[in-house]
Amino acid sequence: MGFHGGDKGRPSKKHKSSKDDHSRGAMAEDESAYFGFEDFDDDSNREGEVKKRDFTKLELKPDHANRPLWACADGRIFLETFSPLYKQAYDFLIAIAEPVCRPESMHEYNLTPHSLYAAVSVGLETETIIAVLNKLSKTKLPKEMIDFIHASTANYGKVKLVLKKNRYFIESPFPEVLQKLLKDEVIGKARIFSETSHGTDGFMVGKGLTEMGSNHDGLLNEAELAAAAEEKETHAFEIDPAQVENVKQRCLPNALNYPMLEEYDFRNDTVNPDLDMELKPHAQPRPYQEKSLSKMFGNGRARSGIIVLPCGAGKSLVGVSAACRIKKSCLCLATNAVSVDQWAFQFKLWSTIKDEQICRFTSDSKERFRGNAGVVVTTYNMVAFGGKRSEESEKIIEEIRNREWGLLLMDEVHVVPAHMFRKVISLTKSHCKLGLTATLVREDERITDLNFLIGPKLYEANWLDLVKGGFIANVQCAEVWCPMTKEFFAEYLKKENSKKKQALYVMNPNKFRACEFLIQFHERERGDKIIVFADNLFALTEYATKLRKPMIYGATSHIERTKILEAFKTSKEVNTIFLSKVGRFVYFMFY
DNA sequence: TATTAGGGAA
DNA sequence: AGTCATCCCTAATA
Repeated sequence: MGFHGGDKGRPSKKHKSSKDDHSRGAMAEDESAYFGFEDFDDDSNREGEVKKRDFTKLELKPDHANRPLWACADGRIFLETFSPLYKQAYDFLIAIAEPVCRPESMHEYNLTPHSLYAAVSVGLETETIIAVLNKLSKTKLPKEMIDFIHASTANYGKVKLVLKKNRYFIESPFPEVLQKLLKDEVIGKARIFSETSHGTDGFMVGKGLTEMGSNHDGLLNEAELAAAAEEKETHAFEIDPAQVENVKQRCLPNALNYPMLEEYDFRNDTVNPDLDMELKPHAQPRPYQEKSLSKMFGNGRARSGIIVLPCGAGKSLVGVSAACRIKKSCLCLATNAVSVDQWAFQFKLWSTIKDEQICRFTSDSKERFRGNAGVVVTTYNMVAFGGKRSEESEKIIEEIRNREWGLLLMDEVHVVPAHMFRKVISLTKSHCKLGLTATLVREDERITDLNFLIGPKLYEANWLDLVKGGFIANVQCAEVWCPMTKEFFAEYLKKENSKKKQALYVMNPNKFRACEFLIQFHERERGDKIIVFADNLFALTEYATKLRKPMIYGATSHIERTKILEAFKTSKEVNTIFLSKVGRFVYFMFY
């Protein structure tokens, strides 16, 4: 019965050589530790690392006390959270670097190729990144860091994939880059020659939109504004919609290295019908929700990407707000039926959408929507399902596949298998994809897949800041180690018991007594409500029955669940419940 | 019409 | 490899 909480950041394992696709993701992140020196052999690598951890050469600026950052040659950045510049510095760092660890006084961040890609994709330019870093840093920026930023961002943000009037265009301010891309066989073949306006090099020429979000103050936003100040001429060519996935692939860092930004120019989309839907007046986004949205809509178009907010911070308001700004049909995907109900409820709660314009589509709730635009809430499973379908589903799924969705809203993006995304994304046509999640730490460590399948991380809130701001509850985490009893430990050590090990340690009598004590203490001394989680069913059943407490696990029926939860919420008699993994899906009951 | 059980899938 | 939880479907009840 463990509890993993807090903001631990990513595991920092270092795989040296792995061939399969999975660990490429892990590699990409680990690269940051080597700071782009991955080709060195082990020895020189270690040397390099030692050299970069030698900070004696860092030059302190005379007014260093007023600046909040330490920027190290190995790509690590430390932020003093007690600085008066903390807020601005945080906003900036979260845009350009990966948070590694964020305890109270000092944060650690890492510059990675990917974090810089994300930075560029929300509108920051290379020189701005360097200038602002330099402004905030106590020391002169190490040359290695400047070089790394240049190298990582050189190609990023130069090419965009834009869907206009249902046609896909590859767009860039640099015609020579487009020429380069077209030399690639896949991209060259994917090109569609259109009869309309040609420039000298056969590209279509237009003006790029550079409208910025409004409510801005502080450092980052100065930077953002500077970055977007000039309006650029853009060049473009059209590609075959069926080849979009392949073209995107060719542009990734492991191939041509011109990763494409995906943006939806929804205001100029006259082909897809508008959906009449506004936020209700009582829907007041909090500052961090507003901030996530400004990252998404910062240049007047809708960017695809991922927004990270802790549980209970109000992800759904962000999702509904995004849908309300785009005002086109929206396909909302959740992991299970309960969540589908929740989302439908949230849409009705926060927006002015009419009942007949929103429908749920699950195994036992198949609502059909009338009219030409609407919101459909369904499960990943439903869309990706490969087996035999009921007649009713067949029809609805056909509609979903044929429609052009303005927004693909993907909930709990971190728990859905990567291949599931591939399936969903290739089966549905959407102009913009927004992924919502509470954490980017995935069990399969395939987070980089998400980055390229959905888009870069647009915003990540700091859990502790939200606690301080009173937006989410404070949490204390304590670990209680329970020594095994002699008898159990003796059995535990026996070779022939290797398969019973888990059973032995979860049933350790000392642990049971500790659990019993904690429950009693919190019930009697403090009058708390208590949830006990266990991921071992045998232990869960055993503990719950022995302590005479209700429990909920997979086999507990829907009715039974609500009954128990209702009692837990309202009755003075029921103060403790035992939950298996299902607990993850019932937390919403407590709001 | 609502609920439940059981099978297959991922 | 094994555990746990979910989804969808169908069929059988009440």
